[in-house]
Amino acid sequence: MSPAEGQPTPAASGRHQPNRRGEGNRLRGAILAAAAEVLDETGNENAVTLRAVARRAGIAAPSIYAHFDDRQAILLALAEQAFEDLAAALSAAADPGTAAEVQLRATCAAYLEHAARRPQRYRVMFGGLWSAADAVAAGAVPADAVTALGQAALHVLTARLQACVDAGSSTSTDPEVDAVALWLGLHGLAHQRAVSTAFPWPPGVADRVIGPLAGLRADPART
Amino acid sequence: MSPAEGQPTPAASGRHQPNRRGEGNRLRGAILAAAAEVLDETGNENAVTLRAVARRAGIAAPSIYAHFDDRQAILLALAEQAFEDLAAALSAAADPGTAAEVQLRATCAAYLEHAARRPQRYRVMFGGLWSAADAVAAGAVPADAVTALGQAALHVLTARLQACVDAGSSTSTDPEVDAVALWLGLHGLAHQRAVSTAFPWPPGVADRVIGPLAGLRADPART
DNA sequence: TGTACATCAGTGAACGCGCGTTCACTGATGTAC
DNA sequence: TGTACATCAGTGAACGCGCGTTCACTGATGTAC
Repeated sequence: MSPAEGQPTPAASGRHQPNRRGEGNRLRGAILAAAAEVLDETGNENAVTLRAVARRAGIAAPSIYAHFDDRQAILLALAEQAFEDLAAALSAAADPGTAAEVQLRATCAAYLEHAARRPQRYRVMFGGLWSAADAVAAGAVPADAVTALGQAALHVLTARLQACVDAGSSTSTDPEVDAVALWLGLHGLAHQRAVSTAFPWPPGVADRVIGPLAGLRADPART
Repeated sequence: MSPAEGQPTPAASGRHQPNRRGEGNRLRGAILAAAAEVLDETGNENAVTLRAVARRAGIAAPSIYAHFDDRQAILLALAEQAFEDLAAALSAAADPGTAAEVQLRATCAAYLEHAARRPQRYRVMFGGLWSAADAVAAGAVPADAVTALGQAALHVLTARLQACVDAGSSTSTDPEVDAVALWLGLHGLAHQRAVSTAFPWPPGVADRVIGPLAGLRADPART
């Protein structure tokens, strides 16, 4: 690699400092972080190339192969991490001391906030391109694994909705299905906001989605 | 609908048969149709390359430049057409002789069916990649135009929801905003179905999304 | 203690590929005189 | 009427580029004896 070729090489000049023996896995995390940065900045999963990631991480492109089988594996790992982050954010969203409805609303707010904070990553993680037909057909991405990714987040939503039903603050007669419906509404809102920032979103539209789908009787946040 | 009803000229017969004088624009439709085919088959907007489209249309790649400025223009035209198709499908969906609620439900069903019939095109049209940051920044895709694309479809939905309110079959207090909420729910469902076919969709989840968001009192389709 | 060697972490050059795009062109068709 | 010419619709070859991936390698670090 030419160290100073006029390119915006972010890493230190010269050769990459190798990790200590036994710490080679640290580079895996650095690669993933670099890939996330490239994605967030470009908003384009096609820009997440092996070479772009390597440039960002300050390493040589072939070094990636020690940690990922191929390019597809990076995208998949990125999506997996994003789903884990989402599930963790939802789990941590609600204050256990508060009413069930408050907890559910906090969970929904956390979902939307999570997506809004990293719109490009959200778009890709649910965009389906990394799990497109050819990838699944090639066996690179097992279809079941893809489906399983979102289940943890959905379970949090289901549990909080069930709690609302138990507390009598939701009229849902089938929390299992209604949690899916609620999730779909959240997804539609989060995804569309990530895609089309120019759309004149009516204020309070989130409440107009969440309230009805969750079967909440009234909306304390709306006057 | 597609401008060119006939199949694109197959490449088997050798050189592409030129259109007659003054009918050069017919190739534009053929190019668009070819691009749509490539997209539907691969499920990957990256596969819609100038060369792939040209191969499919049975023409030489440079011939495209007579009809489109560049690759981005093809993607944009594809999305525009998809949005027009959607709006047309929604407009034509309802039987004017039926009750407002029946018309609204038919419109929602048409939306979901439209997306289900061409999942890849739906994914791309709302996927946001063709309108990603770099494309808008480069001036190739004006952000306002992108936003405007979906307005026609939304207006159909708004009108039908308003009719339900007028007829007393919807409890919506703000049809303008609730139409957006309903649209977001439809989009979440349609998009997620296009992306993750393996997800075990609960039966009737569509009604669980549509009914509450539209403020419909009961669901005649659910027993 | 020194030293030979295995292992680890990562590199640089090179490959073949498909891509978007430019260029000068070809052949058919219509039109002016 | 014939003929010269303009226009149209589209082509084939070539360009430079970034890409994913392979390959043989380098230098540092740990380990056995």
